[in-house]
Amino acid sequence: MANYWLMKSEPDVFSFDDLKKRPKKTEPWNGVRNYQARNFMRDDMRPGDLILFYHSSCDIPGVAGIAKVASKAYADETQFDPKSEYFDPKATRETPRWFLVDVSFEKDLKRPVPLEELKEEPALATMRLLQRGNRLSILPVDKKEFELIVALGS
DNA sequence: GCCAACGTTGGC
DNA sequence: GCCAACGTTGGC
Repeated sequence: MANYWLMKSEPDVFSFDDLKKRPKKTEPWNGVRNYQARNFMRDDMRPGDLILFYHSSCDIPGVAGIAKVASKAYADETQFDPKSEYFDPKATRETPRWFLVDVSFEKDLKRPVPLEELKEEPALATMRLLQRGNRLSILPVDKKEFELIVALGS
Protein backbone atom coordinates (compact mmCIF):
# COMPACT_ATOMS: atom_id res chain seq x y z
CA MET A 1 0.00 0.00 0.00
CA ALA A 2 1.35 3.33 -1.00
CA ASN A 3 2.06 5.93 1.63
CA TYR A 4 2.02 9.68 1.36
CA TRP A 5 4.39 12.08 3.05
CA LEU A 6 5.23 15.70 3.58
CA MET A 7 8.87 16.71 3.76
CA LYS A 8 10.01 20.16 4.82
CA SER A 9 12.97 21.99 3.41
CA GLU A 10 14.14 25.55 3.71
CA PRO A 11 14.24 26.83 0.13
CA ASP A 12 17.33 28.93 0.92
CA VAL A 13 19.10 25.65 1.64
CA PHE A 14 17.44 23.26 -0.81
CA SER A 15 14.32 24.13 -2.79
CA PHE A 16 11.96 22.20 -5.03
CA ASP A 17 13.58 23.95 -7.99
CA ASP A 18 16.99 22.77 -6.78
CA LEU A 19 15.65 19.22 -6.87
CA LYS A 20 14.48 19.68 -10.48
CA LYS A 21 17.89 21.02 -11.45
CA ARG A 22 19.79 18.00 -10.15
CA PRO A 23 21.16 15.99 -13.08
CA LYS A 24 19.00 12.99 -12.20
CA LYS A 25 16.38 15.11 -10.41
CA THR A 26 17.23 13.11 -7.31
CA GLU A 27 18.74 14.06 -3.99
CA PRO A 28 19.75 12.11 -0.86
CA TRP A 29 17.66 13.61 1.96
CA ASN A 30 20.57 14.00 4.31
CA GLY A 31 20.87 15.88 7.56
CA VAL A 32 17.77 14.61 9.34
CA ARG A 33 18.75 14.33 13.00
CA ASN A 34 15.44 13.61 14.64
CA TYR A 35 14.55 10.07 15.61
CA GLN A 36 10.88 10.17 14.63
CA ALA A 37 11.69 11.58 11.21
CA ARG A 38 14.47 9.03 10.79
CA ASN A 39 12.12 6.20 11.68
CA PHE A 40 9.63 7.29 9.05
CA MET A 41 12.36 7.13 6.40
CA ARG A 42 13.95 3.95 7.68
CA ASP A 43 10.86 1.94 8.55
CA ASP A 44 7.87 3.23 6.64
CA MET A 45 8.91 4.78 3.34
CA ARG A 46 8.81 2.69 0.19
CA PRO A 47 10.16 3.59 -3.24
CA GLY A 48 7.35 5.20 -5.19
CA ASP A 49 5.64 6.82 -2.20
CA LEU A 50 4.56 10.35 -3.10
CA ILE A 51 5.76 13.42 -1.20
CA LEU A 52 4.47 16.93 -0.73
CA PHE A 53 7.65 19.01 -0.96
CA TYR A 54 7.13 21.76 1.60
CA HIS A 55 9.02 25.04 1.89
CA SER A 56 9.50 26.26 5.46
CA SER A 57 11.09 29.32 7.07
CA CYS A 58 10.55 31.50 4.02
CA ASP A 59 8.34 34.34 2.78
CA ILE A 60 5.44 32.10 1.79
CA PRO A 61 5.64 28.74 3.50
CA GLY A 62 3.68 25.99 1.76
CA VAL A 63 3.68 23.03 -0.61
CA ALA A 64 5.95 23.75 -3.56
CA GLY A 65 5.57 20.58 -5.62
CA ILE A 66 5.35 16.82 -5.74
CA ALA A 67 8.30 14.48 -5.22
CA LYS A 68 8.62 10.77 -4.63
CA VAL A 69 10.68 8.34 -2.63
CA ALA A 70 13.38 7.08 -4.99
CA SER A 71 15.30 4.55 -2.91
CA LYS A 72 15.14 2.31 0.10
CA ALA A 73 16.60 3.69 3.31
CA TYR A 74 20.38 3.63 3.71
CA ALA A 75 22.93 5.20 6.03
CA ASP A 76 23.36 8.98 5.79
CA GLU A 77 27.02 9.49 4.78
CA THR A 78 27.22 12.90 6.43
CA GLN A 79 27.12 11.32 9.91
CA PHE A 80 30.59 9.82 9.27
CA ASP A 81 32.21 13.00 7.93
CA PRO A 82 33.97 15.05 10.61
CA LYS A 83 33.87 18.06 8.31
CA SER A 84 30.11 17.90 7.85
CA GLU A 85 27.79 20.00 9.95
CA TYR A 86 25.77 16.78 10.33
CA PHE A 87 28.70 14.77 11.71
CA ASP A 88 27.73 12.49 14.60
CA PRO A 89 30.69 11.26 16.66
CA LYS A 90 28.56 8.50 18.16
CA ALA A 91 27.72 6.95 14.80
CA THR A 92 29.89 4.22 13.30
CA ARG A 93 29.74 2.42 9.97
CA GLU A 94 29.01 -0.80 11.84
CA THR A 95 26.09 0.80 13.66
CA PRO A 96 24.93 3.88 11.77
CA ARG A 97 22.53 6.06 13.66
CA TRP A 98 21.02 8.11 10.84
CA PHE A 99 19.28 6.91 7.71
CA LEU A 100 17.86 8.61 4.66
CA VAL A 101 16.11 7.94 1.38
CA ASP A 102 16.67 9.48 -2.01
CA VAL A 103 13.96 11.91 -3.06
CA SER A 104 13.24 12.64 -6.71
CA PHE A 105 11.20 15.15 -8.67
CA GLU A 106 7.77 13.83 -9.57
CA LYS A 107 5.77 16.75 -10.95
CA ASP A 108 5.09 20.45 -10.72
CA LEU A 109 1.93 21.94 -9.39
CA LYS A 110 0.34 24.67 -11.49
CA ARG A 111 0.92 26.84 -8.47
CA PRO A 112 2.34 26.36 -4.98
CA VAL A 113 -0.20 25.93 -2.21
CA PRO A 114 0.57 28.30 0.67
CA LEU A 115 0.23 27.22 4.29
CA GLU A 116 -2.32 30.00 4.69
CA GLU A 117 -4.66 28.21 2.26
CA LEU A 118 -4.16 24.85 3.89
CA LYS A 119 -5.36 26.39 7.12
CA GLU A 120 -8.55 27.56 5.45
CA GLU A 121 -9.57 24.06 4.37
CA PRO A 122 -11.87 22.42 6.91
CA ALA A 123 -10.97 18.99 5.53
CA LEU A 124 -7.33 19.60 6.45
CA ALA A 125 -7.94 20.77 10.00
CA THR A 126 -6.67 17.47 11.42
CA MET A 127 -3.49 17.33 9.33
CA ARG A 128 -0.43 16.80 11.46
CA LEU A 129 1.26 19.69 9.71
CA LEU A 130 -1.37 22.06 11.05
CA GLN A 131 -1.39 20.87 14.63
CA ARG A 132 0.00 23.23 17.20
CA GLY A 133 3.60 22.69 18.16
CA ASN A 134 4.36 20.48 15.19
CA ARG A 135 8.04 20.67 14.31
CA LEU A 136 8.73 17.36 12.63
CA SER A 137 10.39 17.79 9.25
CA ILE A 138 8.86 14.59 7.87
CA LEU A 139 5.20 13.80 8.36
CA PRO A 140 2.81 11.15 7.08
CA VAL A 141 -0.12 12.49 5.08
CA ASP A 142 -3.50 10.83 4.48
CA LYS A 143 -4.36 9.93 0.90
CA LYS A 144 -7.39 12.24 0.99
CA GLU A 145 -5.32 15.11 2.35
CA PHE A 146 -2.69 14.53 -0.31
CA GLU A 147 -5.26 14.50 -3.09
CA LEU A 148 -6.99 17.61 -1.84
CA ILE A 149 -3.74 19.55 -1.66
CA VAL A 150 -2.76 18.46 -5.16
CA ALA A 151 -6.21 19.57 -6.34
CA LEU A 152 -5.71 22.98 -4.71
CA GLY A 153 -2.49 23.40 -6.68
CA SER A 154 -3.91 22.14 -10.00
C1' DG B 1 14.21 7.59 36.01
C1' DC B 2 13.43 12.51 36.92
C1' DC B 3 13.68 17.03 35.49
C1' DA B 4 15.91 21.55 34.67
C1' DA B 5 18.54 23.67 31.26
C1' DC B 6 19.39 24.26 26.80
C1' DG B 7 18.91 24.10 21.73
C1' DT B 8 16.07 23.96 17.61
C1' DT B 9 12.06 24.65 14.73
C1' DG B 10 9.26 27.57 12.26
C1' DG B 11 5.40 30.83 11.91
C1' DC B 12 4.59 35.45 12.62
C1' DG C 1 13.63 39.29 16.53
C1' DC C 2 10.14 37.00 19.31
C1' DC C 3 8.21 33.18 21.31
C1' DA C 4 5.66 28.72 21.89
C1' DA C 5 6.49 24.05 21.60
C1' DC C 6 9.08 20.29 22.19
C1' DG C 7 13.33 17.18 21.71
C1' DT C 8 17.80 16.24 23.84
C1' DT C 9 21.26 16.30 27.32
C1' DG C 10 23.28 15.47 31.58
C1' DG C 11 23.49 15.82 36.66
C1' DC C 12 21.64 13.61 40.40
